[in-house]
Amino acid sequence: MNITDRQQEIMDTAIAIIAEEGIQKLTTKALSRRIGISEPALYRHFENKLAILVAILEHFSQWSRIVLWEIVESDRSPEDKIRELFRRHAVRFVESPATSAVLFSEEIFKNHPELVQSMTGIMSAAEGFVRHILEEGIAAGRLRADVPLEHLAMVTLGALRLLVTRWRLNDYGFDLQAESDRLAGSVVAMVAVSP
Amino acid sequence: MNITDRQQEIMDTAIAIIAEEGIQKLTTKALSRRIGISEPALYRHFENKLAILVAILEHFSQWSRIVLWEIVESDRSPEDKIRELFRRHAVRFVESPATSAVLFSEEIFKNHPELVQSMTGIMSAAEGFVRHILEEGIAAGRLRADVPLEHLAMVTLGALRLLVTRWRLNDYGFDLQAESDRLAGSVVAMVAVSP
Amino acid sequence: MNITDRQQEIMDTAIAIIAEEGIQKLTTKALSRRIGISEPALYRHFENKLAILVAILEHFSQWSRIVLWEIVESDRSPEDKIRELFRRHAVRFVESPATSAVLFSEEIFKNHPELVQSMTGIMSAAEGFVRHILEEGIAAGRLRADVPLEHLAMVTLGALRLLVTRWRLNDYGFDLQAESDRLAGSVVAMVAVSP
Amino acid sequence: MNITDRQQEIMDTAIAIIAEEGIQKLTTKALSRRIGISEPALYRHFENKLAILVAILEHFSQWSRIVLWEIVESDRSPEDKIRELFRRHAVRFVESPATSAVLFSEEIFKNHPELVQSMTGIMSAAEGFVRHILEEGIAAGRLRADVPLEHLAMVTLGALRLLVTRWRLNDYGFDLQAESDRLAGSVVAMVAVSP
DNA sequence: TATGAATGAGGATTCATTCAT
DNA sequence: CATGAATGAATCCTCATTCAT
Repeated sequence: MNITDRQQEIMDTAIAIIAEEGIQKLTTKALSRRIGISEPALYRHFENKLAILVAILEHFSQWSRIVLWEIVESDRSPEDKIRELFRRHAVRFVESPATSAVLFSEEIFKNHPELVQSMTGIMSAAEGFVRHILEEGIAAGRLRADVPLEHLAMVTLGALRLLVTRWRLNDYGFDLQAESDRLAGSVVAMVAVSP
Repeated sequence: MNITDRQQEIMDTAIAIIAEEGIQKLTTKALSRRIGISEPALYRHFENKLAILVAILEHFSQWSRIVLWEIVESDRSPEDKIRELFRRHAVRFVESPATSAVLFSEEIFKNHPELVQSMTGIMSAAEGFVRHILEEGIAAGRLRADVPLEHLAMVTLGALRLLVTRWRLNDYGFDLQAESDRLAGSVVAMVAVSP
Repeated sequence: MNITDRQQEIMDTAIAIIAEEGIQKLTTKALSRRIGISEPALYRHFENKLAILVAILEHFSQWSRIVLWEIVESDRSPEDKIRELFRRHAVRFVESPATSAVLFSEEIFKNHPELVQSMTGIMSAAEGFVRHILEEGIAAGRLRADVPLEHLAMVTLGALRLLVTRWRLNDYGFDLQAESDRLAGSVVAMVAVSP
Repeated sequence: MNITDRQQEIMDTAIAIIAEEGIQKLTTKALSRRIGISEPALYRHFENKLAILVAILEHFSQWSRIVLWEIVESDRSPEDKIRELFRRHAVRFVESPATSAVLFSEEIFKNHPELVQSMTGIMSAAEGFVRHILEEGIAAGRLRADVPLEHLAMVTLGALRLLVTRWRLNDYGFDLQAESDRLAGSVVAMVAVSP
């Protein structure tokens, strides 16, 4: 499953289109025109338009797993791990804003089972890692135990998602990095045991 | 801006299609066929396909304002108001699952400024009401003041959104009502001052 | 299943194209252009390109059944019925040469089960009627009994088909009517008991 | 016109595809994939896709000429020669069912004059040989003279063609060999002078 | 108030073929 | 002898919308 240069270019361009104009504008014509090749040429590199999206999701999925794993495995405190979770995602989204468009727009994929599956996979992986961090924190007595673990996770991820969604609807118009750091602080405060 | 019966029927059917098959399947053909009228007939009642969506959003916007206003104005405690916020939304979404599809899929409207505006209006209205409730709670010394108001709001709304999103991706497959109540409890715990 | 004027026009034009240029040239573009309408217009009248072909086959199927029934029911001698079978088909093919292109080119439909079914239906109906005629003739002692009924039918239909096929490959370049009459005479001679 | 191994492989594979999926599925892509080479590679061995079909027809043409010549030259009785004609063809078609698909689907080639010519050549060669056999039989007083020679030929070949066509539409689902033998018997009976 | 007929623009995809390597 | 990359032309089909009736 190695990705050729052309494939990467196609994926990047697709991501760019999604970021700038939304998924609805991601047509084979727009895609090929922007790359500077013919439409049929796309089919030399991907079987389908769907396959392009799947590859993109797969790509992010890998990134996600790696990053989350690094965070989990680091010897930070649980609180720091949560802050790092926010930070790394913010960095990524700022670098490639489209990623957020793809990742947080599940609805769009509804018609395509393959995509839904990919999406769900990514989401539950993230959830799993976050739970892991939180569990650790609870065990260490640093995070609150009066609230079900799953709710801690939902609050954490929900806040992150909402922030990113607003940033996107805002046309990437504010400093996600900074806002993310601030929000992370608050989330940690709310998730931690009271001092 | 009175809505005729036919208009209501069109909106309801549109909502149904969105709920069952996703926004991408909301075509004039599908819509008219399901109602049992011809495609051009739709244009007797709405100027545009867009106008239908705007009307739907407007419709929800009104509901939203009314409900939130009732909650804010009630003489419940701030904590109860938050719980009520979750409850009323859950009730609504269970009654009309499509609403959630429309409300939480902002990405889809990206191409249509009118829709984005409608959406943003609804979102900031909700945010405003929630802030109001939280402010009140902070003033009363019942909600925590160590975290910026806006972050309290983001955590609250973010959690609610994430729950509903999962419910939707899950094909409405779990008891949103019950889960929502449980989550509300946890959110309240995290948002309130420690006992 | 009443056929509108437009539908008939589409069918006729499709038949014409098939006759003149072969089935491979029957594209939605060619069809619409020749009628003088847009491609999408076709889809107002038929769900599919396939549906057009099915309608054509169905149309012929009806004609076939009626004609064959008339022949079978008439009070001609079995020999005359066979001659009439040849004659009526020749008349029809001369009137609408395309019919023969459609009817005797089964291979073309191979990919589409619906069409194969239609075709097979027509073929076996014809076979049935012919057998009926032959049976009658055998019972009356006028047709030979030393050869299995099915073989009499195959020889009869096979000869007719081959004649028409040649006429078609010959670009309709000889007098099918006359040749058909002559061939019918010979077939009758071979199928009848020797004098 | 020597055929290389690769060319033979390409022809065989083309024949296989035609047999299994019909001529319409014979695409350069399908062909190359099935052989395990790239599409352009085909063009090293044949100038055209058309050239492949021409070669196939040519190939069969040679076989046809040889076989028919052998039959004509043998010292069988005319009746036996007809039976042998059926038998040899049946053997060949059973060995390579695609041959029948190619041979009896003239319609498909309509657009390509080269192919039509090949086809017509084959057909008239066959017709010629058959006439030769029949003539011989008539001269010997064993075959009927009350019917024009050409009609004897048409009945003979028409019956054979129809049998094979049915076998093909039937997805090669019955024992062509046996049926062919039976049919040959009947045809001989009808073509011979009455005892 | 409704519709039957039509359409321009665009959708994803397939095809046989070419060319530089 | 082979291929990876590319393509122009074409394929069937869908969409939101319009217009005369």
